[in-house]
Amino acid sequence: MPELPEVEIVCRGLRDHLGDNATIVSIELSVHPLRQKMPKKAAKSMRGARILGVQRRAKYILIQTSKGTLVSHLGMTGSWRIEASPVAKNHDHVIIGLSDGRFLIYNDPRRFGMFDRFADGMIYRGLEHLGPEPFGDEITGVWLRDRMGRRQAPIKNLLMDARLIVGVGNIYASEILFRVGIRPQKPGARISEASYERIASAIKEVLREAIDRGGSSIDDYIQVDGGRGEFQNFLQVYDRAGDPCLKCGAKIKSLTLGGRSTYFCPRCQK
DNA sequence: CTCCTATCCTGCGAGC
DNA sequence: TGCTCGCAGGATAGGA
Repeated sequence: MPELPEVEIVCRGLRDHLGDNATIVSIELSVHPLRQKMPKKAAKSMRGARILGVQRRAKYILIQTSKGTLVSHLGMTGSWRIEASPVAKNHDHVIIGLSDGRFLIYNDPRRFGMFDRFADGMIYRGLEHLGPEPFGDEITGVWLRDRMGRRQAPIKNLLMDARLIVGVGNIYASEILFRVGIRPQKPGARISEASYERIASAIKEVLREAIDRGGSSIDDYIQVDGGRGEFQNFLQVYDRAGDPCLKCGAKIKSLTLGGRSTYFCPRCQK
């Protein structure tokens, strides 16, 4: 489910629903491990923490509190939801009780996600090596070419490498490359600066459009209130193997790159 | 360094 | 209908 647009929508949902004066009265953890999960002791110590704000960094959700920062990653199947009462569902792993009686609940069937707390001044190790956010003015064709232009790896893999630039996942990588007419398997070193310029623009455009449409809900709902995104209805190539290209009518093809399914139009993309 | 593979885990759809 | 198989939006360790 979650790439950058989906995580951004979740962050906005959390902000909207938590408001300004949310206070944590309890954090209950399931017995099942996530990729990383806060210790029980830390959960206990969060009692009384005021929630000060919600930020996104790459695909991580950062919840600032008066007792440190809560870091959440949704992995493949994670979701946060707000409940007026503690309605438990299968695969609920974190249940945060709020002082107004509501519950903020993290659910994650595959448990690839993470949830931990970091004291002020501490940082989650996974955040340290991350490249810049994609929307900044410094992300230009020249910037991309400087980092990808000598690499032999497929451009799609490079776009998805969070050490270079964050936020582009498997769905949007295919969509971005369709938009600029470049085959996903093309090595970074064989792409011109002009093409990198178009890629830089397409990254921003596609992610922005996806955010504006509430993200892509492929399987699970993503929004905090249970609502679904709409961008899945605007995907041009992802999961459309065998279907006609919406631009030229040729059959969309699929292949595997970096172990991930990849989609492209053999006529529109060179 | 760079590139690629396997792995964590459950659920679901395709195919028989 | 019920079974098995393969695959799924991410991140990371480890090998070549």
